[in-house]
Amino acid sequence: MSAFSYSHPRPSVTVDLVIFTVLDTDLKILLIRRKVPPFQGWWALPGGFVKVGRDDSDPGESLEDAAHRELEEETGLPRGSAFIEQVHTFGKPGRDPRTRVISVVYMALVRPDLAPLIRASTDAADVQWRSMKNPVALAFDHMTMVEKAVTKIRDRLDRTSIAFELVPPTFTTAELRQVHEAIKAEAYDPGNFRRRFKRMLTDGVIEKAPGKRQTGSRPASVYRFLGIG
Amino acid sequence: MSAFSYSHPRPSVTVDLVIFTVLDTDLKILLIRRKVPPFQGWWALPGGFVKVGRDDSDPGESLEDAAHRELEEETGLPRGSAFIEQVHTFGKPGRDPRTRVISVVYMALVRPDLAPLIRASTDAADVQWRSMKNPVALAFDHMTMVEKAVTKIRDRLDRTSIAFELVPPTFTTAELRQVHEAIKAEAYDPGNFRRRFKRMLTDGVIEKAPGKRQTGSRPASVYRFLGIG
DNA sequence: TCAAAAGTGTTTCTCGTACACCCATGT
DNA sequence: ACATGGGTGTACGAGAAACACTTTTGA
Repeated sequence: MSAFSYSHPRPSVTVDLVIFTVLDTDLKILLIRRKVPPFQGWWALPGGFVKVGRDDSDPGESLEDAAHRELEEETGLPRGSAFIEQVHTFGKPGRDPRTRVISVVYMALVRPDLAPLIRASTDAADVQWRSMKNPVALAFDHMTMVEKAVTKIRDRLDRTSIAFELVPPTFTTAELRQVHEAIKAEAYDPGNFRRRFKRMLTDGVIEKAPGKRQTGSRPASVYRFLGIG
Repeated sequence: MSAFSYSHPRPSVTVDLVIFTVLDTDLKILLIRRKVPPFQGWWALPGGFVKVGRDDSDPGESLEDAAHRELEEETGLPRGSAFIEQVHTFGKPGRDPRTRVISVVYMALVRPDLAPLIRASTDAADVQWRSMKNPVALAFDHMTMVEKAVTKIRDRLDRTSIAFELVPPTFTTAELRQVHEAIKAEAYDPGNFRRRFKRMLTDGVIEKAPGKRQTGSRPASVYRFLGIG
């Protein structure tokens, strides 16, 4: 193993975000339009440099902190309003034409009731919720990043409770099912999905919330996520 | 998003390896003893700096290449003799007391028939296959890295074909079962495991290889991995 | 002949899937 | 009244788990 040296050339390190939400029964990703070269005018993932710090009085930020900060800066959403998880790190030479850049990709899940609050709605030309169904070309290797993130969120869907990060605080079975359908891009049998759902009820993962919700015809019961017992 | 700048302070970036093998029905990790401070004399994961490059004629290496290079340097095994996959990236300030270091962790799977060939056998004081059963304190945040890697390999076990990366080119059902048992740290019913195994046979994932193998009593049939149809 | 591991059979239970059907409400 | 989505019932099949059993070898 090589000896430690301060003289090694060092790469730039960024954090890039794949910010998901489910709107109109559709999985969407937040993209921003680049204002500067390279890839000027292209759509890209939000992201930025990790604050590294210069000395002990300025230690810099962790990767997770950088991800949270970027999310806040890009969306205006307060901290803690989104679930964040690391996806993968990309570091191939040449992926940024300017210099060697290593990018740590995080995915963030934004609840649909918060999604309309972001700046996307005020400045739609430069920030946009984009459906996965009709993809655009993305700057750098950002399309690869998106694919990795989509694979990851699909994996997590049936193994963890992330679906609850993509519904409002109270929700109906149909709303939760639509989240699953949007992420997996396939239809679920409503009856069978309800059965899986009921198991969570008896397991104490969710509980019935007061009231009903109107979705077009017969009003549906609403539920609340409690957490994994 | 902040404008691009060459003057940002940049972190050091390393690749660290969690190298797994299964020996004596036991999941083992390759550790090296540090010869220099900090953590001098402690056990640590093998790893080193990513070659970043200085200009166009010296583009540097990708993270995967760095992982392969490190594996080769630390074990002496030829390239391509191990399965490698990225696990997670660690970047909290202070995780290395000297300067800001961001470490990309890869796991590597070494077949048990190759494991004895590594330098561990020649210089056992400084390189060692260490069982997960009686853990040692590790330098830096390497224990957290190991835990992440173990979680990942367990996840992958029933979802992918990684088990075949930890058996010789031809193997018996018992050998494959022992790999599963070592990784999951639990016993499997031999009869039931055989049934799962047989399904792979009819699915064309594996095929019968000529000959039998002696493991103490009745000789067992040997099989060969073909790949996922 | 006995221990030990290879390999088979059987039974039970759970869960996913398919699909028919009833229920409550807006139009 | 009827369309629409909420919600229930049922029947089948695949596969996990538990476990008794037979077979083939070395010692």
